[in-house]
Amino acid sequence: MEDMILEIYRRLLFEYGHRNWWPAKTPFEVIIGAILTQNVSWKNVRTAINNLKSEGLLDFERLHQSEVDTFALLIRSSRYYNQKAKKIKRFIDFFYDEYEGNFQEMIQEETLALRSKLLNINGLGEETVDSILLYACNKPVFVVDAYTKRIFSRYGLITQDAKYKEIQNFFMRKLPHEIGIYNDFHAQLVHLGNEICKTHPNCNACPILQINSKFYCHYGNKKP
DNA sequence: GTCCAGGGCCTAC
DNA sequence: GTAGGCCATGGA
Repeated sequence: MEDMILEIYRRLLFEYGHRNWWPAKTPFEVIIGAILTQNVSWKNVRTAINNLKSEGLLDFERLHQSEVDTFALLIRSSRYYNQKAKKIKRFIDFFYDEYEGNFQEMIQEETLALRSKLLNINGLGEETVDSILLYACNKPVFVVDAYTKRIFSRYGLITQDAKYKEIQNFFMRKLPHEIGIYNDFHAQLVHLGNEICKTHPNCNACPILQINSKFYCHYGNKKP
């Protein structure tokens, strides 16, 4: 099948419906979540976000006024919390230095220029920055994460040692350049990798496996 | 008790 | 340019 990638997305969409991502109420919450979720499960992140929320700190200005040490303990559940507190602080400082705390001003930047500025912040790598660009700033970039690599390398559609940029370019070449698809495809992959496959021992139900019989389940290494 | 989850940086070769 | 260590919680 020529356009396997797009077909895989269609199947996921048909099976699970639009995922309505990211799990957050405001762009600021997306940004904090994107940093907190580095190498940790979302359950741990949710606890940390709830702690920030109950202290009224899920807010640009309030967090800008806070000391790192005061909110580091609130995000303890997110693992590496001292480092993550500093990363959040660095982002906020950048946000106020560069845009005077005006979110609209930030998202008016051209995508690649903004991407490069965000990558320049110590502690924000490609996945975190692209998540912010796509889910907080509504920019057309495809987010690559551990699920994307695991799922598609096990299906043999990318190599295991492929770099972030290679994978991202691969998907962006194969897919229409639409924010809606980038947004929902990534959400579908997280849903599949994180929830469906763990509770779904019957691989025959996986929408991706229905496409090509040479595929096997990406959850674990064994063929069904 | 062990394993591992929606990374990224720093250092050493 | 890259392998390996470091960061350091909570649920299964």
